[in-house]
Amino acid sequence: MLDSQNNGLVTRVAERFRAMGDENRIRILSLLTQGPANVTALTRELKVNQASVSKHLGILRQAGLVDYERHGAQSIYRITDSSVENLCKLVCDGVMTHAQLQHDALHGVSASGRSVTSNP
Amino acid sequence: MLDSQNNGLVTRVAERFRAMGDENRIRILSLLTQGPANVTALTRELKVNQASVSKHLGILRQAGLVDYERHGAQSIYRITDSSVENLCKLVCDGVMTHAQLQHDALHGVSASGRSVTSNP
DNA sequence: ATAGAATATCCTTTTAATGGAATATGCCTG
DNA sequence: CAGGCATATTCCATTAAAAGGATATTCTAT
Repeated sequence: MLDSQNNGLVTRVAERFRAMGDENRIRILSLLTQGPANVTALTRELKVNQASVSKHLGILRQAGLVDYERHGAQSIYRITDSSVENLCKLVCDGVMTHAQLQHDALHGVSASGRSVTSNP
Repeated sequence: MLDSQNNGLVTRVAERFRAMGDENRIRILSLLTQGPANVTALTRELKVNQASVSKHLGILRQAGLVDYERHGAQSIYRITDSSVENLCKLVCDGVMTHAQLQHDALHGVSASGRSVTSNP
């Protein structure tokens, strides 16, 4: 899929993942799944100031994850397309099953064929 | 989905995305989609040394993206589950359509209802 | 027991990301 | 046009991440 040729694509993919690899940006994306919002509204929900939110939005925008539209003095941001939401969902699911597996492992639930993962 | 309560989950999700937000790790995951491999085999394919590969594998492992199994002196790594591959695919698709949209925008293809994205 | 291969870890340097404060820009209203 | 609000940008300090080299550890084979 990502052969050694394909360098630009790898860069873009990594950039996109990196953009989603920050708690505040995950929260922003999560808020935007409920509908478009402007910067002050987003700032109100997060524990960082307006400048940070604006910067995070810039990163998300450059990664192609969000879009914005100017309405007078405001910038209304929204998620670009539904694949981003799928992405969030997929990772959430993965994280939860991973957490479940770790929990099981710690409490000795028989792992039926799973291999060693840690604590050697 | 990710309400303000849900703090641990946000952390884990961000960690997982961050783990995928590095070119070398994307390449490692891509190689592993072709089947399990040991550290030296992976090192041979990448442009970084063995220590780095080992460290990257550690990060992927901690994020629950890969698994390993000891075979004598070797560690055979593999992708934990198929959702990770889906994730890769989803992002690749997203990146490509994003690239296509940018290309279209630059060349004036009518965007039929799309809003402003950059170059204000 | 020794030599050598495979892997993980420690240490150091360099580079990138983050957050806050202050500042600039653009837009609306009076 | 002046004042005020919403947003973006710059600067700075702090912190986190990455890479390479050297070294330790674990296994295999002689």
